[in-house]
Formats: sequence, C-alpha cells, structure tokens
Amino acid sequence: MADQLITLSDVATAAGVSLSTASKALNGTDRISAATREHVRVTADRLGFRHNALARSFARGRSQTIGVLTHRASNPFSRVVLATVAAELGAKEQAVLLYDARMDEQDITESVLQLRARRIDGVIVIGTGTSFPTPSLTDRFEVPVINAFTVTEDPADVTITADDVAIGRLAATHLLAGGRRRIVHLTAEPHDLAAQRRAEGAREVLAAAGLDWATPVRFGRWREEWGEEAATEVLAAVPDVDAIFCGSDAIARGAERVIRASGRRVPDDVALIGVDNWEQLMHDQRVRRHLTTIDVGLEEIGRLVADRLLEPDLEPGIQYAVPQLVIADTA
Amino acid sequence: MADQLITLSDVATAAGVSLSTASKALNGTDRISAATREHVRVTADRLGFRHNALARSFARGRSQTIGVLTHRASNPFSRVVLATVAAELGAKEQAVLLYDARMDEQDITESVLQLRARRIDGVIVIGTGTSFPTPSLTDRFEVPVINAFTVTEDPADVTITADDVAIGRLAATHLLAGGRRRIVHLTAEPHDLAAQRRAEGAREVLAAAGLDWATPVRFGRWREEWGEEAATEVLAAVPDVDAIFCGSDAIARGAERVIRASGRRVPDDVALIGVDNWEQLMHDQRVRRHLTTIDVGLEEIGRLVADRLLEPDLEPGIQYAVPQLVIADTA
DNA sequence: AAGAAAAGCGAAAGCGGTTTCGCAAATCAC
DNA sequence: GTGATTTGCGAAACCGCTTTCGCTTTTCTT
Repeated sequence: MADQLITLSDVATAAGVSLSTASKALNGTDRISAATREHVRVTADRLGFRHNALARSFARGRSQTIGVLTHRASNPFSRVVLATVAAELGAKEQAVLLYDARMDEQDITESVLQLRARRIDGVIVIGTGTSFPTPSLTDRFEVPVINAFTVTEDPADVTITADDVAIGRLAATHLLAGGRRRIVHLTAEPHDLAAQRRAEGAREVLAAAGLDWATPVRFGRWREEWGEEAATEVLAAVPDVDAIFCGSDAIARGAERVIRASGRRVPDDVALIGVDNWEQLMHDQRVRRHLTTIDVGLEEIGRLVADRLLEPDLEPGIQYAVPQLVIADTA
Repeated sequence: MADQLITLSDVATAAGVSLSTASKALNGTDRISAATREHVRVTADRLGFRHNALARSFARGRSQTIGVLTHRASNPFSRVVLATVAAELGAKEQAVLLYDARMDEQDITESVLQLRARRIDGVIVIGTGTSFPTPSLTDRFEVPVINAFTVTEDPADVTITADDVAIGRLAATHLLAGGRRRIVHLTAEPHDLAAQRRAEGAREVLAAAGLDWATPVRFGRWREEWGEEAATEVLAAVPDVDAIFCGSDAIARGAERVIRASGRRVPDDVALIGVDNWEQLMHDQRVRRHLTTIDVGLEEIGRLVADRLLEPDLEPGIQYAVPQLVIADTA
C-alpha cells in the first residue's frame, strides 16, 4: 500500500511555502491570506497528506486520548456506558485508554500516574451506579474529570448519572395511573444509594396521592433470587397486593415467577414494573419486550459524558439522565 | 498537585550522566554498566520521573494505541468483546481508539486513513459473529490486524472467533447424553454462517449416533418471536419431540414459552438448550441461571485478541475460542 | 606485552509537527 | 506623503525522548 510518508514539509515544498506557513494554513491559526491558505489546502489534498497525529500530540502536549477508569469493566451496566463513550469519543478523534481498576488506593494511584504520563486530555470515571459515594479523583488530575454513573464524595465534582428519584417517581406514577393502590416495593441493600433514592421517589408520589406502601419496602440484594424471596414474603403479608415495583429487572424477574406460581395473573392481578430495561439494552431487539420497566438512560449518560468532557468550561455539579418508561406486558 | 515537569534530562543531570545514557539505562537498551543503570533508576525514582508517553511514542513512531473497528458497537455481543479487549489492553498500556463504522466502503476508508495517521500499533476488527464473511482489511494497514468474532473473505487473515461447529456438537452431545432422541433445531437465517455451522456441528453428532433431526431444521431469525413461531410449527409437526436445540438463547426463550403453553414440561417432556449464555454474560450473576446454554466464549475471544495482537509474529489463520456448556434447568 | 575486540558512555541528529518572533510589504491615518 | 499599523510570511526554537555513531577505556587473545 502507498507509503504514508507525506509530511508537512513535503506539502510546504510542493506548495512553495515555508513549513510554518503550511502548518498555519492547515490549522487556520495565525494570519494567512485566504489565497495561500486555499493553495496549501489543495496541495495537501492532492498529496493525500494527513497530519501525523503523534507528532502533533507531542508538539501540542495533548494526546487526543481520554482516560477511563472503571471499577469492573465486566459489569454489564458499566459496559454499556463504556461502549457508548468509546464510540462517541471515537467520532471525535479521541482514543480511550481504559484502566480497569480494583479501585483500591494503590491501584488508583498507579493508574493516575500512568494516565498523567500519557498526557490524557480528560478522565472519565465509570462507576456501577449503586452503593456508596466514591472518593473524588478530580484533584488528582489537571485535566477535566467526569464521573459517570456514580456519585462522588465531593459535590463540586462533575457527575452525570441516573436520576434515581425520577425513576422511582416514574414507576409509581405509572402504577397509580393504572389504577393500582396496594403497591409494594422490593429492592436492594438498604445502604445502596440507588435503591434508597428510587424508593424515595416512588414514595413521594404515593404520598402525594394520599397513599403509602402496602407493606414496608423490602430491602435485599440486586438479584433474581432476592426477588423470589421477597415476593413470597409480600404475597403472604399482603395477599391482595395489586402492584409490585422492583428496584431492578432482575428482582422483577424473580418476583414474577413467584407471583405466577401463586396462581395470580400478571398484570391482571398484580402489575409488575422493574428498572434497567435490560431486555432491550442487553439484547438489542432480539428478545421480545416482556417486562414493563424503566430505562435509566445508560446510553444517554455515555453520550453526555463524551460531549461534555470536551467542553471548554465544565460546570461542576450533578447532571441527571432522563429515565424513560418502557411499557410492555407486566404493567 | 505536584507539577509533572520532571524530564529525562532532569534525571540525567541529577544522576550526573548524559541524556542518552539515562535513556538507555531506563530502557535497558544498549550497553550500560549495571552500576550506572541502577544509579539512574534510583535517581529517576527519587525524582518521581515518568516517561512522557507522548514524546516517547513520537520518537518511536509507535503510538501505544490499538485501533478498533466495529460494525455496531451497540450490539451486545460486540460490546462484550470490546470491553474485554479494552480492559486487557489497558493492562498493557495500550489505549483503544474505537471507530464505530457503518462499514460501508467510504466510512471504512476514512477510518483507515485516520487510524494510519495516528500510527496505531495494531487493528482489531470486531464483527457481529454472524452473517457473511466480511471484506478483509489486513492489507490496508502495515500493522497487525486481527479479526474478532467475525470471519473475513481472506483465509490468510488472522481471525479469532467462536467455534460454531463445536458449539453445535456440544449441544447435540449433551442432549443425546440426556437420553433425547427426537431432536429438532431452530435457528436463524439460512445464509447466516454461525447458524449454518452450529446446525452442521450438531447434525454431525446426531449422524454419528445414527440419528437425524426429527424434522428439518427451521431457519428464521435471531429473535425470540421466531422461537415462538418455529416452536409452534415443530410441536405440530413432531408432537413427541423430546429436545429442541435453539441457535440462540433468544430463540430458546420464545420456544420455551410455547412449549410450556402447550402443556409440556421443560425439561421433563422437552429439553431445551440455547447458545450465548447471556443470562450470565449480560447480567453478571444478577439473574438466576435458568436456560441451559452454551457459552461461545466472547470474553475469551477478547482476551486472546488482546494477547495475540502484541505478539511479534502473528500466525495467519482462524483460531477458535472453546465453547462451554452451561447447564441449568432446561436440559 | 601488543594488538584486537568489547564495553561504557556522550554528542548530536532526528521524529514531525507547533509556535514565537521578527521582518518586509501593504494598508491605514491625517 | 510620511509615519504608524496591520498583514502575510519565514526562520528557528522547541516539545522530550530514542538511537546512531564515534570515541575512549577496559578486557580479551595469543
């Protein structure tokens, strides 16, 4: 294949201008007459010139690379964000350098040093969307840092994440709109932030309608097995329950099995709504929509992060993705 | 935070050696006495020196970046491979530059030019694991190219992908071992390579046992709806069918619903086995294993690709990931 | 012990751009 | 028409590291 040997000085020579003029003409920097600029451009095109991105990065001291720190890249939710971010950044000529860290202090420190050595242009920290606030890394870089799908300990950080309260509201509103009144909620660990805030949001809406949970929220784990367990309890405690809001689709999946096994119909007797929309997210139209759920907006988070990271002035604070209700068979 | 201004020449000065000596000492290249080498190392450590990766890449003409071309990064299977690859490469100090191409000729050409301009060290083409052989891109780069989860038109390319024939064999073997004899197969489009080869592999095993499909293979689409449709047909055509091998978990999901609706028990009356293992892959332990399936080894593909790409001599040919049987409730 | 080979190190030339600075020519002000 | 600006361009420094080459010193060979 044709050797990619055309250098800027080749272009300059061919165009009969100096190296610096050629550089400025192509970059549109400094003062260059329109005629010269155009002439250089045409010459460069004719020769098939492309800037050597390495030389350019070096000269400018900026790498066109974004560092990404993940906690566990194998987490399917992180993966969605990661893939979206990588694709969006690729479209902007930005590479992604991923460090899949255990996120202990030593690991982080090493990753930070390596990222700094690569003169990355920005950092994205992808969390798991749940659990505790994570330590802030913003001050350890002199480039912009955005936290995605996680909340940090420092409110002055830039964060883009799911709007768990809105998710809870959306779920409750939908169930109420469907005429449900004896509503219960099954979710994950009580200390999990996402679980808390989803419960909060839903509760808020119930309260506004003069209602409360038909039985106290069952906190457990983000797992299908917990959905089965909790649903079993709930059916015993509130036999006439008419709706269950589950903190995740996995929990809902377990709950549904138990509800059906009890002889109740879904959604006729008991409406069921989850959170995550993994049927779509993970399966890309291959599986039929079955569970009514709420899409937390992972892909939107990825897009927002990629867009905002390259903005000149990054405003601190938390920005939320807008959740979407996805109606299917169960509510 | 401390300014990362320590340059190699600072180290050289502090160590009382020349710039070139310092470079060689730290890189272990050229002939340097052990004493000097150690002294330079210690000095560098003391100063907290890190190579400027940009300068280094530039000087070496290699970018420490791997270009990745995907067809649709939103495909959940591609995403698994992508995330694995990115994590593995990150551990080797390699960044990933992702171009999510529409894969039409113009788009590809542009991506190729951009990747070349970035002096990437290698290329990974991630396919969708199915459908036709894709055009070979190997000759358009002078760096190594590996095709992942796809097959190209040129057999001399380096390819790492799923072993669809073995997948088929594994499924059939498992069903036979379970005592099943009236086995049918539902799968995707007849021109889909993965579908073909899975069917082939299974058929091979049946033939060796003196059997054939209980009814001709139903080719359709990779979708749950097709699983329902095809299963309905099959139950009518072969009422005493005792096992269904589905080309994907999505198809199996549809088939299972129909089988149960017909009053048959799974797996007592009809065993069901799928392919993909998405219950685990996409949900990371959150959902309970239900469907017996075959893991095609996406993560292994990602690891193999990342490992082999950096090998000095890349042997052409196709390497297959080893599929794993994942036994759960349905077979 | 003398010559040959090897070891250890430094000077300097890149790598391919960007960017500062200065100078000449063109334009402006009055 | 003269001086003050502005415009357009080129020379050259520089980004920080790698690598070639050559020189001096040490070690080996016989």
